[in-house]
Amino acid sequence: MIIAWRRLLAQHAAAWCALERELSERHDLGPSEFEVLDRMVEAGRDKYRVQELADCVHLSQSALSRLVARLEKAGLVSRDMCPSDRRGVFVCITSEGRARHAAALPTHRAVLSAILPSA
Amino acid sequence: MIIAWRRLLAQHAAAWCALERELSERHDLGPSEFEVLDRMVEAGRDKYRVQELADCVHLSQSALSRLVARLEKAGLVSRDMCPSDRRGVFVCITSEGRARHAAALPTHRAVLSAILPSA
DNA sequence: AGACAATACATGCGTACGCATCTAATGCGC
DNA sequence: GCGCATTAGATGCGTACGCATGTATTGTCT
Repeated sequence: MIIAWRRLLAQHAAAWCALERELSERHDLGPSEFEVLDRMVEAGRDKYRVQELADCVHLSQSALSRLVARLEKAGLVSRDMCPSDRRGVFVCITSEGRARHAAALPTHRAVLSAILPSA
Repeated sequence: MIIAWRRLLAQHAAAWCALERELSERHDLGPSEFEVLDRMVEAGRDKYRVQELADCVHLSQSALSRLVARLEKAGLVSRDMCPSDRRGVFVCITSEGRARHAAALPTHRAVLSAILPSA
């Protein structure tokens, strides 16, 4: 059981570090940034609440708030007013965000398939 | 394959956060601190080089240097001169370190078995 | 309507990280 | 022995994190 945990730690560390290196060097994206874009593209929807994204990338609400701020500064998402609830924010992926994601996707998948046990 | 990666991320996040909460609240230890002590106790040896520990907990050399400094300040390990190579340091677990590890071990294992798939 | 808890997100603060660099000691070629 | 690359570990610096809190808005209870 500890064996399984250590294997999980090792796989996580190896894959995460490799993703960090490759994605950041080749596409100027961190693994979490990519993961957020990936989720948004995958789901097809175009509006997300901050907390919703936080859940699926396993980060705190505050971390997601800043992550979205970084993505916005990079022009990959926009933060739009939510008319029905003015406390909230809609996070929308931009076309530039889609393009960056599309460019990074092969790198992401390649790193994973190279490092994770293919079984 | 992405499925496997996401499951790995989810398990890692859940277990890591739970360990962080339980170990820190009940034993004043972080997951990495515990992992270092665990490795030292497990191997039976009493002298370790910093880099050696860095490898097995998947942290950078600088992170391990600081981690060892924290453990030393807490009295759980000692940094001893290495007579044959005066650049190096031997990291040695103290009896207090062994005691703290022994106290925390059940918590650590319990958290893991509660969260990781028992399969 | 008015007061008060609850929600959605932003932000101050402290901490741990990695990278690059520094210092000290070692080994290696000549 | 003398210089120079190499190695072990420490440290400055910038970044991202979580927790606690702040701010604005919404819902609820009376």
